[in-house]
Amino acid sequence: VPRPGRSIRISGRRRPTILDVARRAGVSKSLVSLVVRGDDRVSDERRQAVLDAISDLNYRPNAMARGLVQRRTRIIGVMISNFRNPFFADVVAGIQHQAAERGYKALFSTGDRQHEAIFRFGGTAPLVVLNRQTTDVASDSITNDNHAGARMAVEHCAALGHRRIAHIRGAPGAAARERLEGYEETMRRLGLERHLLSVEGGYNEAGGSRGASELLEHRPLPTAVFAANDLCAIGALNAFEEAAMRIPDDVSIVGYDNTSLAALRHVSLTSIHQPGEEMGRVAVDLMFERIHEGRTEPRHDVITPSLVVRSTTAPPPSVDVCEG
Amino acid sequence: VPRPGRSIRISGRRRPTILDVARRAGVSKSLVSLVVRGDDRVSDERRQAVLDAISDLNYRPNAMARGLVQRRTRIIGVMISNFRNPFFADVVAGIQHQAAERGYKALFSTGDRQHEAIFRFGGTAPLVVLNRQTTDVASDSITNDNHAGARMAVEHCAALGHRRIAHIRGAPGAAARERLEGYEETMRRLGLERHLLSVEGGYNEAGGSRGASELLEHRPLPTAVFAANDLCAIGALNAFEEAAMRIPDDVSIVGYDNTSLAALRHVSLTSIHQPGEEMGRVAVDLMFERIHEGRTEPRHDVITPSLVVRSTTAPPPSVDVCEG
DNA sequence: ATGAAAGCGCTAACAC
DNA sequence: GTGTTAGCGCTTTCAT
Repeated sequence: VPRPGRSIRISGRRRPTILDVARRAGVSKSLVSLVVRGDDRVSDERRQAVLDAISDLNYRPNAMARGLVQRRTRIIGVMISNFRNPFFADVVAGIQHQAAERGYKALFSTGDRQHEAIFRFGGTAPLVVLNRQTTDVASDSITNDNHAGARMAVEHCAALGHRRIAHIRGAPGAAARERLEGYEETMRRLGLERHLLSVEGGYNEAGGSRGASELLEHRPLPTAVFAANDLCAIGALNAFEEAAMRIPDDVSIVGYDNTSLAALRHVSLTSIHQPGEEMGRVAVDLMFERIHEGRTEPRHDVITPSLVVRSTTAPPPSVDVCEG
Repeated sequence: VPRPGRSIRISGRRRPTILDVARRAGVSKSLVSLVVRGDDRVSDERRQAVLDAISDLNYRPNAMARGLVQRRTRIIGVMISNFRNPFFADVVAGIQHQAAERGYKALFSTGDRQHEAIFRFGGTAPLVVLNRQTTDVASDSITNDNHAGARMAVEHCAALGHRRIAHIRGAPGAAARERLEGYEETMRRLGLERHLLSVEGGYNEAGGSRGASELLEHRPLPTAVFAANDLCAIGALNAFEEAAMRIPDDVSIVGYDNTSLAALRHVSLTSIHQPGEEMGRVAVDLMFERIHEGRTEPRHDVITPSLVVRSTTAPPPSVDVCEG
């Protein structure tokens, strides 16, 4: 860790303080403070003098000093586990928008092993956890209903006439478990328990590819595949195409998350939409309930996903429709 | 804007300060400060007492108070124009990694109309601008060499035997202009000036689609297309496929940025790699030169991109090779 | 090895 | 309307 000089001066002189402004305008610090904060009980004359001094000196209030005395920064800190996941781009947009709406700023951070630290953080400031299992009583959470999403995927395929609907599982974790459970429950409820077939996969392209390869060795072949997420679905799609199977003529594929990937016309993947923006907005709302409305009991909101039908799902090959 | 209570208390009591710790440990504030900062001139006995008090009270130093007195936060602020662009995910990773390496944290922010504010910011703290034209003498910049990237794209196609190499332009701006210039210069240098053909497009899928549609009306058809970026290339790819043209048999396509999209096997797009991670790392390095090494004269680094060949480029249809 | 005290830049309570 | 003053929580001389 480098040891810098005591203060960082770019232009050679220190940043002007409220006192510099006050002196130049010939008024007191308090008056400058009032003007800066837009208080109207200042004479026009003095206000103008202060404004001039501010622009002359290029004065900008020190956010740390202000935060220190106000004990409030109007900043929401956000820890993003993976900026590469386009789902989080939506969440970021939702948080950013809703925070701005309420006069707050959002600051985003990322880091590998800092996640446990976050949980210990609960109790110090309002904490909302998104799409992670939380039992921490000091935090709120907002998750998507993976059971419901899986159900929608399976029901969509079944409604098209599919019976041999397989599932490529996500990497071990709560989400993968719930999606698997949703898949299995729905298959049973629809009387398709003898067609239950799930294989290992993962939340990435390679995992989907591997899962599809495994499915390709199964006889009879499934006619529809519910993949762990969009990337997994795209990996599966590729593997099927390399095996000379046509999508959706020979096999239908459903993804999960409905990321921007799925919406690409070249991909045009039917997917379960997880409303990232909405989840981000709700997360901010949950914070505000604690900050401004005095809520103290935890809330664990569950958002219902929705089905977006595109071009990777269609009725099964005709021989399969009648088969039973 | 809501008006909260004066301080935010989650657990009902205020956050412990260094004074609370000092009292509980029976020492002075200074000693607590020394322990917290890992200074070794503290007796083991007292150190342990302080450590115990800290963990009993769950004390965490107030970053604002510390920043105020030290005039230094060890935080790098990063403004990202668009989190949806996967290129920036790479930049974020690079910045995050290099900052952490040097004992700093990176905080990311996004916002629509805040960009001008950023430029006025120069002079207050070290400012590095990434992939934007800057003449601001108070800031450093790091850009990728768009001329070189375009040259690589065209040369790659030409080496495969293409002559009718067209270009779909990006949205108006410095990058689009430079890529266009690079395209035109290289075509001329290769003696292909009579095959110069560029059409309007944009940095998104729809723009690429539109550009490709326009190219499809041109006779003779181009056999290779250099697109403004990956998304644009994918839009073009889709439009060509819908016009029953095969990629790369009938037409080759080169993208720009080499985002994760291009690497999807289902897409497998030949692209110009812009090293986002490296650019992020270098950006941090540039800041540190100003912070810790006293550099004051501006630096404007240019990174050379590279060609990544995948499956969307191949020699032109045989009839075209001989044509001249 | 430890403590007292000044002060970072700002806001807000209070006095006038 | 305006100025004075007392901190916010911390680091950092400077004594001891």
